[in-house]
Order: sequence, then C-alpha cells, then structure tokens
Amino acid sequence: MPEENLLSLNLGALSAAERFEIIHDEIRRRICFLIYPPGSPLSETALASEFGVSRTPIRSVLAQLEAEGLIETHHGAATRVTYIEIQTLRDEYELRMNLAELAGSMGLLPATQNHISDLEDICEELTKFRKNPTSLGYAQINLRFHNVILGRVRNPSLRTLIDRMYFRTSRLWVEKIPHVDWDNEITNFINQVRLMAEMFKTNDDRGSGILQRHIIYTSLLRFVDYGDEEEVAPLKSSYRGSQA
Amino acid sequence: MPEENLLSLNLGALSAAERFEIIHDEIRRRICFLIYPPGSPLSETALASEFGVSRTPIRSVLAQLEAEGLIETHHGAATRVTYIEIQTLRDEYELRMNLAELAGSMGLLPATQNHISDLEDICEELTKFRKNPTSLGYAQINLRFHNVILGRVRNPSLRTLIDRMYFRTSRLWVEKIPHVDWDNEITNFINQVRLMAEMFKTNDDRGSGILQRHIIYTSLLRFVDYGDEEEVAPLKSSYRGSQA
DNA sequence: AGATATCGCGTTGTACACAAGAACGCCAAG
DNA sequence: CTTGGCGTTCTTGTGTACAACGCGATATCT
Repeated sequence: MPEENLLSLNLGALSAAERFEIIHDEIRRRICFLIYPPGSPLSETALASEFGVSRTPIRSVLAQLEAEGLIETHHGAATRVTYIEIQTLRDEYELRMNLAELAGSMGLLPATQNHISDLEDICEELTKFRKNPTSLGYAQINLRFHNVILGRVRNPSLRTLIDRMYFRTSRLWVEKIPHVDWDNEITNFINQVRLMAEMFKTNDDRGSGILQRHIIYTSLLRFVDYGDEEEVAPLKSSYRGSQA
Repeated sequence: MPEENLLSLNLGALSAAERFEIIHDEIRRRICFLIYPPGSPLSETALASEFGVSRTPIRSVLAQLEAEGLIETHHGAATRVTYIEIQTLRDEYELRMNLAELAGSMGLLPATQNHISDLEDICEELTKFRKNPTSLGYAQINLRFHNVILGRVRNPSLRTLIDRMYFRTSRLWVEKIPHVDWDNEITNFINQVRLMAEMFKTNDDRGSGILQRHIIYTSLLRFVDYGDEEEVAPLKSSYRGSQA
C-alpha cells in the first residue's frame, strides 16, 4: 500500500506547501484512476488519520480539489467525487482540443532527448501491456503521455490550464475502457505516440499540437461509440492553421 | 465604507459558500483595483475582524486567491499581493489574446438586447468620464466591459479561464494609467466598444473574438510604451482565422 | 399498511488555542 | 561605524472542541 509510504514521508519534516502538494496529488490520482469513483464519499477524518495529519490541512486540500471541479462538498452531507453531464463533457473536450492546438501554435519548448526517450518508453510499455491490459494500467500510461506533452508547453499558464482540464475529464473515460476493443485501442495509441515522437524529433510544434488535438478527439470518441448518449454531433474545428 | 455593509450582510444568515464568495470577490476586487497594491501585506486577523468571522474562513479564501496567483503566503512571513515579472506578464497577455480569439471561434452565446445596452451604457459612461478621469474609475469601467464580454462566452470552462486570467493581469496596468494620455486612451476605448456593439448586433462571433484580442493587445501596449522594459518584441499571431 | 414526524448520528463549517517560523530591532564585538 | 548574532514579537500553519446541518432509521398516527 502506498499510503504507508506517504504517511512516513509526511512526518519527515516537510514544509506545509510540500505536504499540501503530496496529499493533493495523491487524492487527485485516486480520483483520476477511479480508486474514488464519481459519487463516492470522502471522509475528512478518515483521510486525516490516513495521512497522519489533522482535518485542517485535509480540508485545505479538499477545498482546492473542489475549486478544480473534482469533488463537491455540502455542509452536513458527505463530500463526494463529482459526476459530469454529457454536455459538460463535450464542452470540456472541445476546449481541451483547442487548447492542445493552441499550445502547439504558441510554440513548444525544444524537444530534448529525454522527451523522445520518454515517448519510446511509453511505446515499449504499451507493447508489453498488450498481453495483459487493465484499465488502471492504461490510465497510468495515458497520464505519463500527458505529462510528457505537458512538459513541452512553453507558456506556463497554459501548461497549468491544460493540466487542470486533463484531470477534469480524464477520469471519466477510464470506466468506459472495459467496453473498448483493446487491440485496436493500443495499436492506435502506439501509432499516435510514434508519430508524436517523429514530430518531436523534427520540432514540428504545430503538428504536435494538431496531433494532440486528434488524440484528445480519439478519447472523446469513446463516449460517442460506447457512451450513454448515442448521438454526438462532431465538433467543429475552430481553428485551421495557416502559418508556416 | 463598503466594509460595514459586508459585515452586516455576512451575519445575515448566509450559507458558507455564499460567505466565501462574497469575501473572495471583495478581496479580489481590492487587489484588482490596487486598494491592495502588489507587495502589500494582508493580515488574516485584520480581515477576520473586518468581515466579522474567524481566521478559518479567511484562510480558506486566501488559499483560493493563492491558487489563482494573486497572493503569496509564507509560513511566518506576511501574506503579500504578488508582483509579476515582465516576461510572465507577456506570456499571460499572449495567452489571454489567444483565449479571446478562441472564445469567438468556438461560438458565443446569442447577443441579447441587454448585452448591447450594457455596451452603450459603457460608452455613455466613458463619455462622461472624460471630464474627470481617474485610475480607479477607468479600472471599474474596464471590469464592466470584461464582464459583458464574459457573459457571451459559450463554453463554461473557457469562461472561467478567461475570468481567471483577467484578474491575474488586469490589476497591473492600473498603476500605469497615470502615465497614459487620457484623451487618446478614452477615444480609442469608446471606438472599440462601439465596434464591439456593432459586432454584437450582427452576431459576428469570430469578429468579436478578434476585436477582443486586439483590445487586450492594446492593453499590453501600455507596458511597452510606458513600462519598465523599453523593448518588447511584438507577439506573433498564433492563429489566423480562415473560416467563414 | 402507508405516510409522516421526530430523533439520533455522522458529516462538514467555525472558532480558538497553540506550535512553527520569519522579520525586525537590539546589542555587542571587531 | 559596520557587522554579526540573538531574542522579541509578529506572522502563518496545525490541532481540537464545538456548532450547524443533512440523512436515515424509527416510531407513531391515520
């Protein structure tokens, strides 16, 4: 259990901000990976005792997560992980797609060897992953890919926005994964990652952005194909790049 | 003093979330209008007694404002309103410009008569304002204009992002205003608002977005013309609209 | 039996006392 | 006079008890 590690780490003379970040990221991770699925209750006292702190810092973390739209608190009633309506989901995916393209258009940080080998690692892991695919494992790989992309976004504020939006929506398709054709899914993803690596090598920023836009679109399609709603109008492409 | 009103309102049986929003918006307003200029200290106990609550809800508001990038807290040292470096400022303006254009491209809510008369009100106020211009008054009118534009952004998440980014940067040019040629400034702004009203009437969403992008660019120019840094490279236009 | 009121329990929000930490002033040494 | 160390005093972070509130079970009335 990773909780024990966290507990001991927290006691180990960390600053308040570091503790906050660790607890925040851990709870966010659990929400993202559906360890806390939508609608499940979060007890402040339980989290407090688990992380070895009082309710106060936990409450501060939960307030932040509420501001990020991941949980909802009601006085007297339990704090719960948020659901999201299909319309909101489409809106947020549309925005994520446009932000991805925008990030490419505004210019990326130069691709380093680290970035490229990270992508190759992901490809390799995906290949091994094919033999024993799980929802959680796939979500973890997806997060790794997201972080690699995120690391190249030049504009700091945009980087934060893209990260926030990722966590607002990413947790939702994880529960759709059981209905997905694994072989097809993994093959597509590998191809996309390989293409992204090529674009990294050639520093094609706008191309990377447009590809990332398409990858997010692919993610959205899971809801269209297998989702609760059968009919989803294709999102119009808001921007068409026309510069060199 | 508006503080007295707030105090009595707070006691008046409001829910926790409402109190939070009132206090948050009030402190944010003071930061935005330079009542709390960058670098000035914020005392939790002072704010607590002013709003008639304990430190706990104040701390929750300040944590939110810190997440929004408006203040900085350090253990032991005073909480202070953040400064912003010129490079960060340029990055955030560039992002704001692109988000404005994006909002138009993604489609606006239909313009109502309310929107248009709001803009006409702003024009009228600007005309009267010409006789006795003040930094605070101009900042207030600018905020009103921002809110009118914001009200037409269709995508809820994008609306929130644009609002956040506005408050991150808007407070900074207010202190530059004393060096501005008022007559020229107001004339330009009136023309821009009138043109925006025309675009509202004809429901030219993309046009509105591009105009808003230009308005933000105009705001950025204040730093270039009168700012600390004499040389600022013109921001490249990331997107060029090419659709109908 | 069904519906409704009421009480108990658990939860979140608030207030306050205390701990941890940093800035400022003071004092002494060089 | 300058400078370095130190302590006071203020700040923010934490823990804890209590208040406000919602939900569910239970009992009672129709």
